[in-house]
Amino acid sequence: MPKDTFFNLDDIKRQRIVDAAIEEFGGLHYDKVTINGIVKSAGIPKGSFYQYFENKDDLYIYLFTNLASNKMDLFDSLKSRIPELDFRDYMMEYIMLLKKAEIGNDKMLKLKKEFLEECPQHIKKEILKREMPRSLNTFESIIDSYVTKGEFSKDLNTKTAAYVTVMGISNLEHYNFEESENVMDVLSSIIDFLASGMT
Amino acid sequence: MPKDTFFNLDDIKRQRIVDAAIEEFGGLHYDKVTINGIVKSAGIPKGSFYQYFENKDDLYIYLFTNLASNKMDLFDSLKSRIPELDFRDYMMEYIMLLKKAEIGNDKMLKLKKEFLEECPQHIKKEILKREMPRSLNTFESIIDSYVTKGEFSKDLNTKTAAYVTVMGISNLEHYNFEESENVMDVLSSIIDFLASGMT
DNA sequence: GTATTATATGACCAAGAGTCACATGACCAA
DNA sequence: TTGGTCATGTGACTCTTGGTCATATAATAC
Repeated sequence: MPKDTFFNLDDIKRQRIVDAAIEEFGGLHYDKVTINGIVKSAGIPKGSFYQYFENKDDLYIYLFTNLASNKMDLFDSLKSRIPELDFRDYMMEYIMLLKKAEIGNDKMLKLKKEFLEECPQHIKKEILKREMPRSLNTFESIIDSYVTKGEFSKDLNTKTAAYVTVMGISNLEHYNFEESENVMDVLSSIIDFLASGMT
Repeated sequence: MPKDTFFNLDDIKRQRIVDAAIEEFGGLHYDKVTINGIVKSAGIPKGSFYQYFENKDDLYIYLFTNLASNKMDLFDSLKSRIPELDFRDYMMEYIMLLKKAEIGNDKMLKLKKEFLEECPQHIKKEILKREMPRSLNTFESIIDSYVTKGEFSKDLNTKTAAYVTVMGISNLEHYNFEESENVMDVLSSIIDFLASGMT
C-alpha cells in the first residue's frame, strides 16, 4: 500500500506520478522499469518516491488494484440472458465479449493482462489472490442459475465446477495447439467437456 | 544453455559448481541468490562464471532441465493398474504417490516445485513449455485407455479432457479453501467433476 | 513568534551484474 | 626447445540500481 503522504498529495501531482508510472510500465518490461526512471519521468526527486511508496512493487500493485476495470461488468450484462441461453452459448458469448474488450475498447484491460505476465510471481499471486475469489464466485452463481434452471444436475458441486471451469478457460497458454486448431474451437471444445465430462 | 566451456570442464569441477548452485538456490529465495554468492560458494572466480553461463537464469534453467526426475516414472508404475482401477481411483492413487514423493523420497522434486514458485515468470514458462506437453500426453494416453476400456465415451475429446484435467489438479492454489475442506477432499471432488461434468 | 510535525530533496552508500585486460596453460609445428 | 596460437582462468574495475539519511523547507498548532 502506498503511504499516507502519497494520498495527501494534491490531485495533479498524484496523477502525474500515476501517469508516469503507467507510461514506464507500459513501455518497458517489468524488469527494465527502474525507480530512477520513474522519478525522472514523473519529475520528482528520488527521496520523494520513497516518501510515497515502499518500493517498486508497492506502486505496481497499487496501479492494478485501481487500474483496469475488472471484467465483472461484462458478466453482469450477460447474466440477464441466462434464461434464453444454454450454458454453452452463455460461455461462448462471455468469451467473445472478453476478447472484444481486450482487443479494442479497454486499453487498460489489455495492459493489465500484459503486466500480469511480466511481473514477478509473488506479485501476480497477490493480485490474483484478490481477484480470483470474485471470479470464482461469479462463475459459481452462473452455474447455480443453470442448476436452478434445470440444465445441470441438482447434485452438482457448483464450487468445484466453477473452479475447474475457470482453470480450464484461463490457462490456454498451456494448451498444445496444433496448426489446425484455433482458440475459439478449443474453447468450444473445453466448454463441451465441462458440460458433459468424460461421459 | 551453458557454454561449451562448462561442458568441457572436468567432472569434479563441474559437479562442484552444480552442487554449489543447488545449495544456494535451495537455501535462498530466487531473488536473493547472487552470482557473487554462487561463485564464492563454488570457489570459482567471477569471470569464470561468465565463461560458463550467460547469466543466473541460464544456470537456473540448466539445473532444472537436468535436475529432478520428472514424475513420469510414477505414471508408468501406475499405468499397469488401469485394468483394476477405475479412473477415479487411478487419479487418487496418482495424487497420493505424488504427495508421498514430494514429502519424502524425492528431495529434488520438492526443491523443484519450490523453485518453480519463486523464479520469474518467463523462466517458469520456459520450463513448463518443455514439460507440459509430456504431462498432457501422458494424461491423454491414460484417458484414452479408459475410453478403450469402455469407462468413458468413445466420442470423448481426449486431448481436451487431458488438458482440463491437468489444469484442474495443478492449480489448487487458486481454490478457495474453506476451513472445513482439506486438499484430498477437494481433489476428490474435482476428479468426480471431471468424470461426470455438470450433469 | 516559537515549537512541533510533515514533507522535500539529492548527495551518498552498498551491492550486484557484467566486462576486460592480462595471466596461465595446453597443444602443435618448425 | 622454441615460439605461436587457442582455450581458459582471474579478479579488479565500472556502471547501475535500490535504498538511506542529514538537512532544508513548509505547514500547523499553541
